[in-house]
Order: sequence, then structure tokens, then C-alpha cells
Amino acid sequence: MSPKPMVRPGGRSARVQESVHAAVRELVGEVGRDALTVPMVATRAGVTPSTIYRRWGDLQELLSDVAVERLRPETDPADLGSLRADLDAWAEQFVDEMASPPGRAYIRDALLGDPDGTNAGQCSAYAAEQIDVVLARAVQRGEPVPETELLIDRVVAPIMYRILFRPGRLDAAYARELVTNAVYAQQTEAGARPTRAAAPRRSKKKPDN
Amino acid sequence: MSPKPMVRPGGRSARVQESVHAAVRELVGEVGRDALTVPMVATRAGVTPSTIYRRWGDLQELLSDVAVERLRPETDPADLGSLRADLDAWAEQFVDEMASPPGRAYIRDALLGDPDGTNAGQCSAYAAEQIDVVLARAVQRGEPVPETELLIDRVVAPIMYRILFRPGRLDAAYARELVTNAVYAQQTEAGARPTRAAAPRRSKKKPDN
DNA sequence: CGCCTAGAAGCAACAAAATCGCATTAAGGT
DNA sequence: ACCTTAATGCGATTTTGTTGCTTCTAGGCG
Repeated sequence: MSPKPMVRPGGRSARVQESVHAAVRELVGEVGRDALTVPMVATRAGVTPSTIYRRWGDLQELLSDVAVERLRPETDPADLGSLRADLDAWAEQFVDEMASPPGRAYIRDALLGDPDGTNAGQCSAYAAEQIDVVLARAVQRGEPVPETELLIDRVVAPIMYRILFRPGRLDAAYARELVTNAVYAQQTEAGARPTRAAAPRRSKKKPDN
Repeated sequence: MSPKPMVRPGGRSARVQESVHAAVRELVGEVGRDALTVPMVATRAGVTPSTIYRRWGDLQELLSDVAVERLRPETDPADLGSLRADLDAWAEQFVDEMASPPGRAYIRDALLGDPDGTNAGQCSAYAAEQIDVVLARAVQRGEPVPETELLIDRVVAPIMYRILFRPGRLDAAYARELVTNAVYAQQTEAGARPTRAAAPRRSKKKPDN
């Protein structure tokens, strides 16, 4: 059994994948997501529909792939000199991007065509990585820091819950408030509550393909 | 302009709707969600496929409708004599139901075929109603109670986030921990933090159809 | 450097689904 | 009892999804 070439990351396959992804991005902008069809994407990408059906299964899984790519953060969070400032800024940007109509659409798409939860897990990992960067810097400065898990529960989760389940009522002020409460909790609750049960830290992910 | 009959809630339409919903429930159990098709549902329900396409648009929206119905709580939360006990019990049951494979499937379906977020909002409203029942009882007893919004942010949102984005790592102990932290926050943070900005209370919903 | 192999894409026939116009039924108001 | 019209049924048509087979090519090997 050859240990390596289970898939083919390079060459034609890669070109086809990129071409298809590009076609999806273009067409979403031109005709809208609802009007998208697999044959339409195939034509634009210069491939046959069966190629798409075989690689992605259906339009949802393809859209999910594209959405996850667009949800990947492009830069590290800004360094503003303090944990609080960094978290505030990151949370505000997070809300801006995620709560916008296109952001909501990407989130939905990412969750949608994702039988095994891989893509959803990737989204969660992106947020955790960004938070970890902020926390690592704060540790460098000697600031006390909350756990990543706490921030996910207290900041990320409420934002995503609102995006998915309660359209509206979501703005920068709310994001800051969540950060305030999370940081406050970290300062006052440490040791005063049952320690977070079994919260394995998320390890750094490789930079992906 | 006649003020009422924009739709036809009763009579044949209602029978068709019920028949179709029943067909979906049966077939999901028999052949599985993935094998479901609109024509299949139509045949079982004794209607023509075009009826389903016209009323629901596609299979996803139909599944979303069915899922929301099944996510509706059937009973009020148990009254165990104290806010803390009631919340613990409710949160545990919530996790049990929502984190189970069928529960996760219903949540996904409910979110999936829901262009305008109506169904998702309904799910959120169900949880808020249940929480309100528990809180109202606690008020009757004279206990201090947190706001519904706080419990949604601190208990419901983290649970749903994990269900959707992080398969695994979700159990009754975690649910209790969330309740503990939320109640603790309510006891210690009141007045010690910026008041929750612009968090309009969710008004009592009419008992639905 | 040029064969081999196997995974991936192309092609085309086919099967299944979704859409649409038109006829028919029946809810709900008058 | 009648009328209006939303809703359903039905069938023709279009579009989408599937499948077997062939062709191409990336990557390993001699």
C-alpha cells in the first residue's frame, strides 16, 4: 500500500477545483445564489456537470466548500496594545463580517452542505485561532487571560446564535458588551466556580493547502 | 380590501398539509432523510408533486417546516421547587433532545430550508418560552431571577453553537455548568456591569395555532 | 527520461426531478 | 345558494442528476 497518494492535490484536479470555485463566486455575484445550478457552474468553469456531481455530490456541498474558504480570516487580529482593546476590535470585526447579509449567507451555506460537520468545525477553528492569537499576545504582555473556551462560549456562541436564530438585534455595542462580560467573568470567577470540565485546547492548525 | 383571508388555513389545504407532513415523518423513518424525494412524499401523501413544489418550493423548506414542528416543546418544564433545580433540569433535557442525532438533524433541517429565518426564529422563541415559564415560577416564589436574554446568551447559545459547529463535547455536566455560571453571573454582576444594551424583552407569544 | 498505473475528467445516453399551462375543485365570503 | 378565487390535479415539457465507458494526465518507477 502506497502511503501517500490517496488524493491528487496538484495538477489538473487543482485547476478544476479552482476553476469551479471561481465560477461559483462569479455566478453568485451575477445571478444570485438562488438561481445557481450545477450545469450553470459547470459551463462557466469549463467542465462537465458530471465532474462536479462526482467531486462534490451536489450544489450544497460545493457552496459549503466555497463558503468555508471565504470565511477563513485573511489577517491576524490587530494588535492594539491590550487584551481588552484587541478583543473588542476583533469581536466588532467578527460581528461586522458575520452579521452582514453575505456573511450570514456564507455561514448558512457552510453549515448546509456539510454532512459530517467538517466545514462547520473548520469555521469554529478559525475563530478559535484568531482568539488564540489575541490571547497569546496578552500572555506575552503579562496580562491575565481567559481561556479560549470561555471566549467561545461567551462571545462567539451568542453572536452566532443570534445570526442563525434571531435575525436582527446584533451590533458592535452588543459585541463589546459580550467581551466586557467575558473579561469580567475571567477576572472574578477564576477559582470561584467549577473549573471548565474537559476543555481540551485547540491546537494550531496547519496553514491548509 | 378584505382584512382576513389571505391564505386558507382550513379545509382541504389543512388536510393536504397534514397529510404531507405525516408522509414526511413516516418516510424519514422508513427510508432515511437522504433518500427522501418530493415525488416520493407526494405519492405517500396522496397528492401530486406539483402541489408540494408550489406550496413549499422544495424539499428543504418542507423538511424545515416538519422539523420546527418536532422541535416544539410538548410540555412545560418540570417544577422542582427552585430556580436552580428547574434550570438544571431544563438545560439537561434541552441538551439531551437537541444534541441527539435526531435532534441535530432537526435543527439542521429547520435552519436549512428557511430563507427568511422564520423557522429559526420560532425555534429560538420556543426556548425563550420555556425559560420564561421557569423564570415566572421563580418570581412567584420570590427568588431573584436573571433575564431571559442572559440565559439565552449563556446557556442556550453555547449549547447550540456546539451542536452546530463542534460535534461532540456536549453533555449534561456541561449544561449544568453553563447554568451555574449564568446564575452566578446574575447574582454577582447585577448593577456591576453595563446594563444590557438595547435588549428588548421577548414578549409572550400567543400559544400558536 | 520515458513507461505505467490509477485517479480524475470528458462524453453521451439515460433516469429522475422540477416547472408550467390549463382544467377542475372547493373554501369562505356575500 | 351563489361567486370568487386560492389551491389542487394532470400532463407536457424542460431541466437536472446518474451512470457506464473512454480518454487524459499527474506522479511514481525503472
